Amino acid sequence: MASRSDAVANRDRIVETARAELSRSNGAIADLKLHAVAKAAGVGQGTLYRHFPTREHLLAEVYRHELTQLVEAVAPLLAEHPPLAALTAWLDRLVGYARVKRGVMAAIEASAWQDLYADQHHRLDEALGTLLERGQAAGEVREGVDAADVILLLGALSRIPEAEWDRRAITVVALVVDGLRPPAAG
Amino acid sequence: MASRSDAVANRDRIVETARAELSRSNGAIADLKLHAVAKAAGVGQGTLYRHFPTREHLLAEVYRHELTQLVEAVAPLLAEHPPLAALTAWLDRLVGYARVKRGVMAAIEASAWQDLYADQHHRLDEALGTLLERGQAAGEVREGVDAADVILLLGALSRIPEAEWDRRAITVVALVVDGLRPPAAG
DNA sequence: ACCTGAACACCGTTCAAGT
DNA sequence: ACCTGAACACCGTTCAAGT
Repeated sequence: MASRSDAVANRDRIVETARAELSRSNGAIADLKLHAVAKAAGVGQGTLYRHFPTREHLLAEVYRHELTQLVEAVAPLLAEHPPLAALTAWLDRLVGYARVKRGVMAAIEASAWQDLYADQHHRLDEALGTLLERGQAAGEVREGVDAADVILLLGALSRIPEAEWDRRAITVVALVVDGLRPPAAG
Repeated sequence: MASRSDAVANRDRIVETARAELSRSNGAIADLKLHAVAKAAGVGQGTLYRHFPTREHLLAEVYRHELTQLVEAVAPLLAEHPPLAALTAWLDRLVGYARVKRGVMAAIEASAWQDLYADQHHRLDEALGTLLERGQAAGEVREGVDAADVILLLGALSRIPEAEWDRRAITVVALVVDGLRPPAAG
């Protein structure tokens, strides 16, 4: 038992250290050195690697709370708004998160095309998928678009330079939302 | 003179080797090893580095022709079509290129936010910018969008998994084009 | 079972020595 | 001037040895 609680503590310490390291560098994903995380967390590299086989696994864990909150925000928004309005509200929330923690976008992107972190990502995919399906059923969203398409486009957010974030994030979201509307029948 | 022509030959050989290497790995940017390129090109690493200070510089050179063709395609399209139709045609062309050489998208993305390769990229930025401005003047494109916004969104193309390219590239382009239309005044 | 940390592999980058 | 290629730095990954 002692060893198991050690393992849990190590894991937590690693995640916490990574979070701290990321916020020091303002969430620049590529700047997270696994060597440095292991050292700062006071564990061997092997331990870090055992808990998180890839940097993405670690990132997914670091941003797990944020992602969960985003996923859980979908249902209430859908209950209160028409689908596309709910999507807009949800994206505003995402942009708000991402302004403070740019890494959230990287976590979303990273998890988007990997089956690894299936739990987290499938839930995001499902939540976004539900939004889109409701929108399609209501005729507010064009056919033939799925959550993966939207995640691909939202990846644009993670490549906006810091200094231009406020200006461009709004534009990107507006373009995506309006792009999702059914094309005019003309 | 002899040494200068050697330098030119070396440079060409490097670019040619990189192009070959990239097409072997189907344009997977990250798989391009500079060490390997130098070796295969028969030059020292220092020579490669002297000609191309970063991997992006090398990529920009490898895809220079393609980018030039894309840039030069804009004016004729604008002469023949209304702005948004011209943009659509241009994007179709881009997608056609990218299907064969996925690296073109990477080159566009890479050059998008760096001043380094100013010549190539500024021209792309300008060409796209002209398209958008014409569209805005004609009331076909919403205000407040610039070429950088569009390039950011088109980055989605470079992250489409090979197997899904045909399906998703069309969707992405359609979403971007329709997103660019002026929002309904309601 | 879990951990440590030296060691390996890889790759971008530099630079002293050559021509 | 330009080139070579050994060497360095960095970092992800592995693994023998420890507890």
